Amino acid sequence: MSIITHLSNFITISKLLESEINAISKTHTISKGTIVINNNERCDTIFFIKSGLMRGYYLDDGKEVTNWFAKESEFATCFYAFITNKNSFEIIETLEDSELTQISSSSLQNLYTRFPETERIGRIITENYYIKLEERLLNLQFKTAKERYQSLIISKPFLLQRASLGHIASYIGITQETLSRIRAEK
Amino acid sequence: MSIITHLSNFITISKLLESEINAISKTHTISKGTIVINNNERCDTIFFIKSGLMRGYYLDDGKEVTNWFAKESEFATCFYAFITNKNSFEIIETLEDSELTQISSSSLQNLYTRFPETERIGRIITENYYIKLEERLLNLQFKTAKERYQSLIISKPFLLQRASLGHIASYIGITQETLSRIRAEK
DNA sequence: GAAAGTTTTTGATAAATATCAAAAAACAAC
DNA sequence: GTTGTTTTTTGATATTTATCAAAAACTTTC
Repeated sequence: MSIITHLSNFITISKLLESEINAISKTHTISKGTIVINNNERCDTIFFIKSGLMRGYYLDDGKEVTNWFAKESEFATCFYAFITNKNSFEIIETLEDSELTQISSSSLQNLYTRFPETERIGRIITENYYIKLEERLLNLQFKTAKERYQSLIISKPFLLQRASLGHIASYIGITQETLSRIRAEK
Repeated sequence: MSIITHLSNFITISKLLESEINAISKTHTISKGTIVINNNERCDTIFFIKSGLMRGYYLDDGKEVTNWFAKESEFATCFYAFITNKNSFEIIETLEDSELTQISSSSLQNLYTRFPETERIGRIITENYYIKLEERLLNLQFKTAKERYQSLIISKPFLLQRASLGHIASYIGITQETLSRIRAEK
């Protein structure tokens, strides 16, 4: 799905706004396993995933901890860095061949100012991401390894086919050995 | 701090907007221990805390799990319910005598439409809350009980004086016995 | 300031999960 | 299709944290 089609879910996109968005965005095809943002690097780009799958992870004592997955029709960036203008604490990579539409932070700020109706899109999208993050946090706070996994199956079933066991395990805050044993039960 | 002063941090508030915000908000003094939103109740109000301390918690197997604390100059509501128009999964209470400025969801939606510049405030505030939530999640994902507590001391030191051990323990996802033992070390 | 209620601490034990190591399986590249 | 690489599984053990129970320390109320 194109970014214009996606944004049309939130407000009516005028022809003028559409051409402006097309002018400030670029779409690239990126092959699986490419790191698009590295740790401690400036992260002033937001990616709209036209097709494909990505993840953000960080290193904790040398071990990769997956912080998020994003699939087609979702946005991906180090939100922390993008919003605060600090360096990325995450490494962002494609897990499948992907088509990514990218917009720079400065272009987006310009867009907000020149097309104030886009502020609403920004607000609503941020609200939706907030809700999802909160749901995820509730699943970490006092749940057992098994409950976390069952909850993931419901909220992100596509990951079972598309992400590796190790990536999934660290996403739900458990080791891959534990997840393997959970899967082996019955 | 009044809500007008607080919002001035994000955009310039015109006299007209100021009087509009004052017209749609009401400020009440609420005594400590009052439940302002109950579990499974409609939550179409957002509270700006002029002074005081609040928390949101839910019941898991009969046990209270604190989901958030909010102090003076912060907003409090069941964001999930407020944004999605569903019922609150949280119980929201004052932990100290508090002055609360409240605005209804419908008034806020009106404000967004009639004063489009307020969309920006909504977006930026939501972004900031998102960042804080993400930081919190990172502290739950793979940290030990002790690390979580040390991290809390840095991010919310005021809680040590103002919230009980049990409330703090469930907020960081551990039992109060474990937190008591952590405090006793050294 | 005594009684009742609440919160915090302490102890003993159980349960869940991590860690380390190695084998097995799956996948990729030539 | 054989070789090398990565991912997943399995086993043995250690560690962390929860659970249950009771005592101690604080608070609140009359």
